Amino acid sequence: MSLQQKLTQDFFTRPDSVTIARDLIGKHFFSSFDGVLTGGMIVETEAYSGLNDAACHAHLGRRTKRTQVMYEQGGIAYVYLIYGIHALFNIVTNAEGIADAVLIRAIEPTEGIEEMQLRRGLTKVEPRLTAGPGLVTQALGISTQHNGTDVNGNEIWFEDRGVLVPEAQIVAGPRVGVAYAGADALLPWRFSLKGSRWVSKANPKYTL
DNA sequence: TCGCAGATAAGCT
DNA sequence: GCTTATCTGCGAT
Repeated sequence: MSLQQKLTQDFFTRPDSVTIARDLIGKHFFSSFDGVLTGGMIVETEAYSGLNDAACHAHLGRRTKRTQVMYEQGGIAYVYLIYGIHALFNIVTNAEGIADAVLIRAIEPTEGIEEMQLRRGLTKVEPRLTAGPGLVTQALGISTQHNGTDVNGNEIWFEDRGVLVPEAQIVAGPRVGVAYAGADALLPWRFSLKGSRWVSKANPKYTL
């Protein structure tokens, strides 16, 4: 039982989104809609911070309808659309009023693989199933309508299944697609599980 | 199977 | 228009 510990809000209200992003590697991420459970182990994340991070949508207290939910207390889903096509899932962190978040970029599928294949339109189990932030949301059936969802609820949640990831197994590097952020784009705030085939293969053109 | 490169993608503001 | 990506095919392994 203690092997399937659901992560509670205090995990996400901690002040350092970079630490949380690293801690999430090896944790599990699930969704359940209409009784269909889908998800897997997190192998890639990125940290964003509202205060000192030009790559963040809510940099320097920018407050728009889109970024509003980032200012909520940790433990809330921030889902937004990128390139008009892909929904990306972030988990809001830190205290209310501080716009920090962690982006879930890739997972290793463990539950509901057939359903995820169906949603992705794939017949084989391959990295294209969940290796990429827009792919994870599609496989788990998450869309922008889930923006603001509480991850302590029973639709979207995280679990600690007792997987211990040694520090040496975690790779830190620059984030993807944030070249516009200048020097902040170089911050090693992207974390991934070393050697996992489920880590996204981002186009180097966007990794800077 | 994996990595690269170029082409392509569409809803929100 | 803009955008914190994905798809597809190709060649190397």
